[in-house]
Amino acid sequence: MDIQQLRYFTAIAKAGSMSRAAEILNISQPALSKVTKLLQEELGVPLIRHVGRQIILTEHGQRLAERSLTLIQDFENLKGEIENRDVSCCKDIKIATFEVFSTYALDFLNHIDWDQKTLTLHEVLPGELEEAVANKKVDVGITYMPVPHPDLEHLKVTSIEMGVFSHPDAFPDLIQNDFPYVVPAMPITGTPSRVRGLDGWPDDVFSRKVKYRVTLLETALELCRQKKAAGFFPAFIVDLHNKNVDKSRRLIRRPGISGCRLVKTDVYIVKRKSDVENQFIKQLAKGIRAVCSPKA
Amino acid sequence: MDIQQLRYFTAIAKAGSMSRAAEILNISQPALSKVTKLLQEELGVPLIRHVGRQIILTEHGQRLAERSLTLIQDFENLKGEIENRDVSCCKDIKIATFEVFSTYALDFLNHIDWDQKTLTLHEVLPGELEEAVANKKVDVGITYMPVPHPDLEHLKVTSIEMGVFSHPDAFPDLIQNDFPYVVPAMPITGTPSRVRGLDGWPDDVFSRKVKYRVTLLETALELCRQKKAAGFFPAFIVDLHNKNVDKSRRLIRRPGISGCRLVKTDVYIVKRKSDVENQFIKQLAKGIRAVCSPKA
DNA sequence: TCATGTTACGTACTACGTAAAGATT
DNA sequence: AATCTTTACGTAGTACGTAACATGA
Repeated sequence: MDIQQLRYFTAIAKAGSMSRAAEILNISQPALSKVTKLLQEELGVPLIRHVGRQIILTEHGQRLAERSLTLIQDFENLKGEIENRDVSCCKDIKIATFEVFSTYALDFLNHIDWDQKTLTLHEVLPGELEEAVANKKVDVGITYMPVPHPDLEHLKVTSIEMGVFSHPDAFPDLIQNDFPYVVPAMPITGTPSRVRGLDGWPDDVFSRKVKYRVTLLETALELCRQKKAAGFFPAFIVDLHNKNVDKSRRLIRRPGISGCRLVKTDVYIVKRKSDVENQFIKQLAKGIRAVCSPKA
Repeated sequence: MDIQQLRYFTAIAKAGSMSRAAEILNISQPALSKVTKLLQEELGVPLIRHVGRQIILTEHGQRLAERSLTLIQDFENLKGEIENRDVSCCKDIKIATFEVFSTYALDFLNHIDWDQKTLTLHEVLPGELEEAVANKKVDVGITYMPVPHPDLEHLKVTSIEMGVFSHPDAFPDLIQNDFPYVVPAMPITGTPSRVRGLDGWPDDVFSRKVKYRVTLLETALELCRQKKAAGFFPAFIVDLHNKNVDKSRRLIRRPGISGCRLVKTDVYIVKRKSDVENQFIKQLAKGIRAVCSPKA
């Protein structure tokens, strides 16, 4: 038995249903069910009873829920009392990200304890990101295109799957490398039509035709929705995007050629070497993992 | 932060030293050190300070230790209040084991919460063990020589390493299969000198000479100590044995031949199918793993 | 050099996920 | 059929182990 189990159980007691509680707790229903079962086994006492498809608390369950409530309160109070509340922690947290980790992916913020903190978010480009962290303009960065820097370290957080996406009806006759691509508009280092992509496309291995260069991810997606272009995006971004738009505007992955079907890229948190890896960074990492992995 | 971490930290506060606290808590010092570091990171506050090779609590540390104490008390009280205290749980726990899991290996009892319980331990032979569990003469059995039974299930707990052991000076000229073996005295199914061993020796593969048959493990060990015999024992038993006896009487593993050098055998908890796998069984399993694995 | 604490790294357990199968209205 | 829960099983994160290293008496 630990505090977590008590938290879960009181959530069930409050919600009056496992599925609702699981929803509130942001975990899956089976997980919650299992934890509850374990708790009952450990205590050796039934806590909930099933009546039809309702659940009701037994006498023991009611007593546990009641008493847990105050215990959890005490626990949180103690934590709050000791926890560092000085400037360095109550400050305004400043994060620099790729636009990719903004907009659709903002859910990672929900995994962070914002109590006493405020947020500033800067959407920037790869090079700028490292610079901003090094210059202390921001506290941390999130990127999948790391640029090495002597004062910084890149903590690998997870890896994401990249893919070529377009509207299903677009370019039925073309192969992947001949799609008219939309890419991030910026540091162009190649020819006008063959660029080293800022989106992580392996240009050193496969060349592609670039037709559009845009600043905003949303613009790129819109071009794809209009069947004007294809893009090289993280798969989880397109998944999130597809959940937001009308069925007719959803994008699909285009099967690649030349073994380029599935590309995995690492995602990093960028921090100054002089900063310790604190609780906030851990929460941030957890949040990023949760958003990037196709689980929920 | 969870209750466990608070328990660990108060232990440090009470003991005044990490190593002593680790000893009391039955965990390794590095583990405790790490947990403490994590706790400080999470809270963002130093809790202990190193002064020479002493540690002293900071102001925060003192407050946390004090407050934790009552919180832990409350937690335990709540647990105790809900926990099942009726006959079925306050009863006398009856366990049947091989002698192997008795005597030297009794440490597994320390992993069980004996609060409100008493223990009866029966040292029995393989067949008897299953019978005793099935007849409800005992609650569970521990064995590495399972005998299938329709009403019972064998839960695999861990695996142990078996080996041939003798006094280092004994039988320098003989190879393993020609040692005069001491084996458990009982259900003999082979010839007088070639038996199907009750100790798990793979007689179907390798024959051996049996010179002594004894009832008690301790007697077998004594014969080995006197250089009169060799035995096929679980390695962890011999390790524990060697810690208890004088240097001159310690046994060593004899290198085997014919690929029989390292034999692993599974250890099982035997329970009735009709019984649920409760907290007690989990603790028991944990204890057995702790004793059998050469870790501490 | 011993006592004490930390870092590095391996392993095994556990938490939680998805998928699929009961149960109840 | 739709809703709610449990079972089965896979994976990733964490807890704790040992070994090796650092440091003060």
